[in-house]
Amino acid sequence: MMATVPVTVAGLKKACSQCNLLELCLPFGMVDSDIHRLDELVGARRKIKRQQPLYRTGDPFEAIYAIRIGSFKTDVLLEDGREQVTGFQMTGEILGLDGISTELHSCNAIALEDSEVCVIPYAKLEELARVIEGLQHQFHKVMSREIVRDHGVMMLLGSMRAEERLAAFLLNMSQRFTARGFSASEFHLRMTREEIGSYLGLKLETVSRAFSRFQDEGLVAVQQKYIRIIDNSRLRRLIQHQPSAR
Amino acid sequence: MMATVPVTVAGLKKACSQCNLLELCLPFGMVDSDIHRLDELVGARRKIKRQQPLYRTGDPFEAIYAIRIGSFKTDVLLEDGREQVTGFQMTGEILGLDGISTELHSCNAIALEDSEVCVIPYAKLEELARVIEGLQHQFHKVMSREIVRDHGVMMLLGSMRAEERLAAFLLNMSQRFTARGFSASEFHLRMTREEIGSYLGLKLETVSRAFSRFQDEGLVAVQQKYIRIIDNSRLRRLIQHQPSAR
DNA sequence: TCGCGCGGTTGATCCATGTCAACCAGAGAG
DNA sequence: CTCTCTGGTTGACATGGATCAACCGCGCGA
Repeated sequence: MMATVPVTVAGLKKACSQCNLLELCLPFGMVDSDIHRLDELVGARRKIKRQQPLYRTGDPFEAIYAIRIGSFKTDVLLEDGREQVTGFQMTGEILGLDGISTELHSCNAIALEDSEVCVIPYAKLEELARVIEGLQHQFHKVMSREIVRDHGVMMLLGSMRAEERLAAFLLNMSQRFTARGFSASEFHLRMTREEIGSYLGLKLETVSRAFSRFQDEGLVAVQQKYIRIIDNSRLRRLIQHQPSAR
Repeated sequence: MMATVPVTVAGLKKACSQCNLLELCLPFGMVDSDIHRLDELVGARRKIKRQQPLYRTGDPFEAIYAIRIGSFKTDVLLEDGREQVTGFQMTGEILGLDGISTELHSCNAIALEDSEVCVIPYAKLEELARVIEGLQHQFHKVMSREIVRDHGVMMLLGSMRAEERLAAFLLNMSQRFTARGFSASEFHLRMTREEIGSYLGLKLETVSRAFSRFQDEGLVAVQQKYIRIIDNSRLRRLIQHQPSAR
């Protein structure tokens, strides 16, 4: 369970300098003395209940958010109701970067479970980034990483088959859980089959069937949202080995 | 033809302040006095022949690039040879942002025609962005816009049908040509059907057939790479009106 | 304890797009 | 001017994933 993350709740005023998510988050790579200066930047916290939006398409942009506790999805809606999930975010990851370009948010950010974020007022961030080189650089890296991640998703959606997409998704989740000190091989997904499907450009039935096939083949053990990865390397091979080659 | 773009070739030392792409490019929104300070930033020009790479996956990252003349595609390759085109870039647009996150480029940037870019050394850009607020802000906007654009592509790839994707692609091209002072309704595409297909997650035959159907229905006139948009609004409706509504 | 509802699974069938193949047209080389 | 090559179009057929439908089971509230 995510609740077992050892979050330091004491010393709420010292935001970043006391936070154990430091090396996953914005202050990564900054020197200690600079990190202390962030404590003034990261003012408020905000709790978001499961299924509630942190922000919505069209909301005025004034801050970005670092996830302290919980997880989110971001999605884009078409007028006719179609939804595209554009990402799932975990602790330490940054939300809201989409808003910088037009000063309006261009997607919805919805909590997948009861969550808490650090509010980082954007004007203040730009100000501080002008004097703290390490912050400037790390912020640019975070944005760039998002762009690179998006390219990976395009690869998924544009060039991979259903099972490859799901395999890539599971490996990605595993890797991110690992980075947060959780098991690489077993974890609870916080999103539904439908949300996974939307993210991967598939229908929920297809996602469900792919899970079942993976289970039949001994690649993973699936029990609803609880996943255990049994054969990591075979999953990995699945992604690159275009089976319908030629 | 793109060659008819009225590029000011005189005064090559004054890079940005003399450039007519200004309002499409990095200096947008900056005050005149600041724009002059960019002229020192944007040092070298680089010419890239058609089909040649500006940079490749794995190349060390040290600069970003603003397109002065011509156009590019960016793509990601999978080990088994599958290619995903992640974007097409036109004059004034910025290339290379993918490299910031790991200091290594994570995609290939290939010229679609003989092109020329302004080389913007990244270290120098960060330095200047710390003193020129307008530059900092505009740079962030450029990155954010790229993220938003990527979300749009995910929507395309994950939730739209072949004809919707092509319609969205054409409208997007039209809009970008317009922003550059070209006709909104007729233009030459610089990329092949295969590249369009890769971008849209379709095979070239499917792209070709969709073009033919659009032509039959009087939406566009197609002659190889030469496109004339006849019924803009019907194209637009095509995107939102999920025909297989349910 | 029971009943309800949501999320998940599975089966049968359909269809949009992929695959394979033939052919065509324009551009560049000799 | 013809040959060749690359990119584009079109047709016939195959198939992966969507659609539609039934059913299952866990968690929750009464």
